[in-house]
Amino acid sequence: MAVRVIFHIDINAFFASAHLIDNPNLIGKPVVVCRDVTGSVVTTASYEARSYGIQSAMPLSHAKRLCDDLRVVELDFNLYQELSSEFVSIIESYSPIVEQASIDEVYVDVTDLIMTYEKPLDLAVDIQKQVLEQLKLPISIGVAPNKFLAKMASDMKKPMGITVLRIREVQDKLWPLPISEMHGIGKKTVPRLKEIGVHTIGDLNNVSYDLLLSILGNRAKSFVDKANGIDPTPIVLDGLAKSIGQSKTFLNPIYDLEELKEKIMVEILEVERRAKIRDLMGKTIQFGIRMDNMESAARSITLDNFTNDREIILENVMSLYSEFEGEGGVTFISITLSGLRPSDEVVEQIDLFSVDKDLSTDDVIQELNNELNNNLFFKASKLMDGE
DNA sequence: TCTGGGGTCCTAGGACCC
DNA sequence: TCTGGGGTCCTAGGACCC
Repeated sequence: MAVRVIFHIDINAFFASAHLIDNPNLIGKPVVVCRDVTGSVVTTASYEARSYGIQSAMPLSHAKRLCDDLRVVELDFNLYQELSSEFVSIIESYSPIVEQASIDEVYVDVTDLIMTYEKPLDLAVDIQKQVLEQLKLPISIGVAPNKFLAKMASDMKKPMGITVLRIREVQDKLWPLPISEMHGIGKKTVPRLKEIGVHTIGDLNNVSYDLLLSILGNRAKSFVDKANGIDPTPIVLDGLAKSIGQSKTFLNPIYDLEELKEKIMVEILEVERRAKIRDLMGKTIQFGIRMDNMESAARSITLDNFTNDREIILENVMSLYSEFEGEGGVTFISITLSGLRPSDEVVEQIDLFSVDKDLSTDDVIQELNNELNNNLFFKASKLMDGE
C-alpha cells in the first residue's frame, strides 16, 4: 500500500482555551471548567492550573485546595460545539479527508497536499498558525504514516507541538512508553498486561501471543501491529451520529416514583430536542439505571418503527424502568436513542402505519394519559429552564 | 479519591431464517 | 426427524476515550 501522511490534530485544553477567547481576563490565570457546585469534578484545567497539579476528573474541592487563586468557569457546550465546527471547517479547507474523532480532535489525510510543500512540516506549521489566528485556539499536531502513530505523536508534545513519528523511530520513541499510554489500553487492561510482564509498549513483542490473546481477545493482533507502527485502519469520513443520550447522576437517591418520572422526562425532552434539531430518528431506546447500592443495569428495546417522539420514548422508558421499581433509591439514570437514521429516510415507513381509526375507550384513556404526560413535560421544561 | 457526562466499539448468547 | 452451518438482529454488559 502506498505510504500515507496522516495528521492527528488536537486542540489543547479545549474547554479551558475556549473560555479564554470569550473572556481574555482569564488569560494567564489558573482556570478550571466545571459546574461550580459541591461534589463536581474538574472537566478541563488550563495549563496554568495544571502547573498547580490540577488535573481533569479531580474533585473541584481538591483543586481549590491546591490553588487559592483558581478561577472556575461554568461549562458551555454551545460555545464548544460552535468552535469545534469552525475548527473542523478550517481543517477541511486543507484536505477533504477528515475524520472528527471527538469534539476536539481530528484525523486528516494530507498525503496529496503535503507534496506541494517544499518542506513537509511547513504544512503543519501553517495549519497551526491558521487555527491560532482565526480561532485563537492552540493545537498540537502529530505527523505519521497512519492514524495510530499520528495520535501517539500528537500526545508527545503539548501545547502547540508538532511531532513527527516515523516507522523507523518506533523502537526509540514508542517502545519505551508505559503500556498505559497506548491508545485503546485502559485502566482495566493495564494491570492484566503487567501481570504477564507487559510494562511498556515494546513489551508487547516480548510475550507469547497466546497469552496476549487471552487478555486482548480479537484485538491482540491489532495491538501488536500498532506497537510495531502498523495500523491500516482508514480515515472514516464523518457520518451521522450513532446515538443520542442523556444521563444524570443524583447526589441524593430518589425514592419517589413521581419525582423520578419528572427527572426522566427532563432527560427525554433533551434527547428529543437534540434528535429533532439534527432531523434524526432512532429505533432503539435504552434506559440505564444505578441504585444507591451501586448496582447498575441497562435495558433496551428495539421498536418496529423509528421515532424521536417524547411520548413514545417515555412510554418505553417507563416500561423498561418497571423492572427496577421498588428496588431502592435511584442515583443515576440514562436515556439513549440509537439506531439513528435521517428522518426523511424513514418517513415512508411511518406513513404506512398512520391509519385513521375511530376512537375506542382505550384510545380515550390513552389521550387522557398523554395529556397528563404533557403537563408533566411542561413541568419538566420549567425545571430545565430553571437550571 | 471513586467523582461527571457524552459517546463508540466489542463480545457473547439467544432467536430466527435459510 | 435430526443434524449442520452461516448470517443477521436483538439484548446486556464491559471497556475505553475525551
